[in-house]
Amino acid sequence: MQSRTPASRAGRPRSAAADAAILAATREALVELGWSRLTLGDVAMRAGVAKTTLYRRWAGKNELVVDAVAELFDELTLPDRGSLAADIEGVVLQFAAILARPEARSGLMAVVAEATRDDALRERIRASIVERQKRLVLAGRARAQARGELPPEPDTREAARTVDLIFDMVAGAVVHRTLVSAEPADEEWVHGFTRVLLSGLAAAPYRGDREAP
Amino acid sequence: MQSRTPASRAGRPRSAAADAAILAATREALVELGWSRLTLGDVAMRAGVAKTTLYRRWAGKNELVVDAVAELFDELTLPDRGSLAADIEGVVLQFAAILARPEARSGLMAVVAEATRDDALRERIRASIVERQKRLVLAGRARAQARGELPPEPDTREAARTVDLIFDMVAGAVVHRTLVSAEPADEEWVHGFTRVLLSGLAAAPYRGDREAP
Amino acid sequence: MQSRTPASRAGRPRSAAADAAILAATREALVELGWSRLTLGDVAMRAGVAKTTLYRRWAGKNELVVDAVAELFDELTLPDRGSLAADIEGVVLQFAAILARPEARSGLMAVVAEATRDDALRERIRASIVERQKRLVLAGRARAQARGELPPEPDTREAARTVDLIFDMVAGAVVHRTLVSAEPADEEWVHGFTRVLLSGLAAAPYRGDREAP
Amino acid sequence: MQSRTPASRAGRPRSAAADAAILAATREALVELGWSRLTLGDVAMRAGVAKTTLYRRWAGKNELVVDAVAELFDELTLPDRGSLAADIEGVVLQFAAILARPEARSGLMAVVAEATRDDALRERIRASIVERQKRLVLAGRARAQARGELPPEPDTREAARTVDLIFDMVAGAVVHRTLVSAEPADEEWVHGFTRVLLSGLAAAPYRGDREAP
DNA sequence: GATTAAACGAGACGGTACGTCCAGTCTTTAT
DNA sequence: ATAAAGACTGGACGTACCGTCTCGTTTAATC
Repeated sequence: MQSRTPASRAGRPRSAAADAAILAATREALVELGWSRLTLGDVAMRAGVAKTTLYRRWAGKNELVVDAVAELFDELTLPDRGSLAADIEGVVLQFAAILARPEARSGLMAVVAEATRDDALRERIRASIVERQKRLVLAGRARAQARGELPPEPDTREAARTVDLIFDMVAGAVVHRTLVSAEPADEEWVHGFTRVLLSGLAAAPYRGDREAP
Repeated sequence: MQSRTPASRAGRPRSAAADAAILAATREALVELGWSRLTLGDVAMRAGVAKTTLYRRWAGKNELVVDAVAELFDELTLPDRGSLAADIEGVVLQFAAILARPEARSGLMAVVAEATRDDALRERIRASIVERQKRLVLAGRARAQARGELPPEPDTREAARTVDLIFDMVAGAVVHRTLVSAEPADEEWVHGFTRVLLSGLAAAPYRGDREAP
Repeated sequence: MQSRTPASRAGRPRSAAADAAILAATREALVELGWSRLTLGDVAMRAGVAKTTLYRRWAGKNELVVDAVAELFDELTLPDRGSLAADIEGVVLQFAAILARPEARSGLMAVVAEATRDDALRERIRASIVERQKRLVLAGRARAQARGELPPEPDTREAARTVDLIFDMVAGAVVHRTLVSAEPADEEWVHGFTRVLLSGLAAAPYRGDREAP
Repeated sequence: MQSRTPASRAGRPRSAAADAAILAATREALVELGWSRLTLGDVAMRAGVAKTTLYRRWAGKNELVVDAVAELFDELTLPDRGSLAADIEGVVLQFAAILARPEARSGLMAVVAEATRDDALRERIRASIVERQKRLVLAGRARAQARGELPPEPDTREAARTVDLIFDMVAGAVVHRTLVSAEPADEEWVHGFTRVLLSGLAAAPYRGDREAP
């Protein structure tokens, strides 16, 4: 019943090791060359694989790099530092640390740029990076609720929008700080930023355009 | 005294019209083709200029696109809508409108991506886009002070950091919302975001790591 | 036994048809455009082949044209006209006819000019044109010996030098007549030239600097 | 008075020194770079002259190089070595010496190659090189007649054809020997060649197609 | 154990753009 | 009017990758 994976078709099966080797080679090439000088021929060579093998599994450079970068963000965890504010600071610092790595900097922005003209790519980024990491926001809220720092989920619709806003604000600010302004997102900055964010959310919970009297 | 422009040197002077034509052609090509399919040969043809002329004035695709995109942000103005919050909402909406245009989306993210591996390019972006547009934050603060909404500049050092933080938060959130999350930065969202931002700044003015008692 | 053709190496084999198409296209382009306006891009297009394919097989314009022109001279044959003098006249007329064709005129002189600065190219010309066509002189001598017109090879060393001298005199005179003086090497001229050459060789066989008493 | 050079027209007169400097620079560039890498911009720079000046006086690379090379052959003189055969050997050796110089090798063959597709250029070569140097053949014949080695001019028409034949045979053989066969035209070779040539002319004076009985 | 069919490595292929170079022209100021 | 300087259009250069293709060669599941 489990539908896909058609039992295993005849012929030689795809090498499982190749996928991992290719993604690792991609990140290595991103570190050394950056997005624009990275070539699929070079990645194939680093991975000890023929170019054909690579094209059999990914449609092109964009898709490959999304997958290679997405894996990086799976390292993120929500540390338990005792309070909502401290937990968030912890995650933001981890996020900043990943963005400080060249394979993430170079790759992430490049695929986002490509995605401005490619809906399928944008959806892939959203699914495998953005939506996937919203788990951290949800986990943070759940833990804060367990601690009694937040009330237990008032309105699902507003709550979802708040998660989105938090994610855009956190990811956006850190990315802009590190990549555009090119200043370090160090502890001092993260602390200040987190205070403003949480204070703002506490004082003015997101409510769309329905104005309070 | 001013002595610059060395009297007019020998030889045929550079065509002033060519620069404008090239930048306009670059934006046109960004709209139609996006960053990655944009070629300098194509831009030259659109501008009615030889490829050589283009290379004589810009070092490459990156530098050209930075200049072409930077001009877009000069359109931004600080509207007078009566209050700090309303003024900011107005600017953010304008900013979102620019980011909705394909020549900005495609070009801006791509050069930011390239800048992760090219210090000179990053500096060029900072100088001609980021620092240049901080004028809007400064103007907003000045007008709010004139209205009495804000006190008259407490501490220059902290004030500068606050400007940076505001810029990173505003630009970052809008960019992330529109380009990564791929949701519209419409009036509702801008209103909610601005409330959170201003409430946060009011409740917890940025002070770096020196903790309040 | 002789084991050459290394078993057939891995990868897609080179298209055999491409070589012939490229050489034919080169001659066609020589006819229409001449050496200096011939471009490799144009040749590739005429041959229905990518420029890359062309560069993969020839180092550049010079090498390509040498090969394209060399094939022309393989058309030469030694006709049997009954006597040494008549046989030679026949070959010289054929040679003049080839030099009257634009693909030969344009190409041959140009590569000779280039070869003045390129030893490898000169060697290539020598091997694939000059030495290759000395077969005609050798065949002519052999036939004349069979007829009893010439004695059977007196001294190998002098004989080789005589072949060289004959080749330089024949090829040089015809080329100079047709290309530099720009007069036709017609039957009358060829007849007169051949008489002088053969009379001279008969009267004063080449002996280097060892003077007869 | 003497018609051309209109007394001196208005404006700055052309620099007479420039022409000589340009031709010398052309030969210098031919030595260093050869024909194909020689550029007019480079020649202009070497001559300390603007590119415009160069184009004002020559139509292009071909015409310039013909003039630059033609001057080289004016160095040839007919030495008085006591006999026709010795005189001719002397001239041929001088000719071979000039062809051994890179500026002549490279330039001469290249313009001949170009001339195969350019009638005006061919005429220029004929006038300023070929016809101009036939003076040597004429002078040689005159001196031989004065010495009594040759009878005093039997038939003007045949005589002219003989001069042409001699020129084609001498120039052709030396050029082919040095540039195509790439062997030195040294004293030994020149001696052997001259003997064959003169013996042939003596035994079978050129008579076109009217056969002897 | 033999068959079979897909995956694999190698590398040639048609294309496209690159960034450079040069030809030849044009536009400026200086002589 | 000619000269020097240098920007201009136009076009070929030779290189580098792209993504596809065609080979001969594994390699596992199946028969």
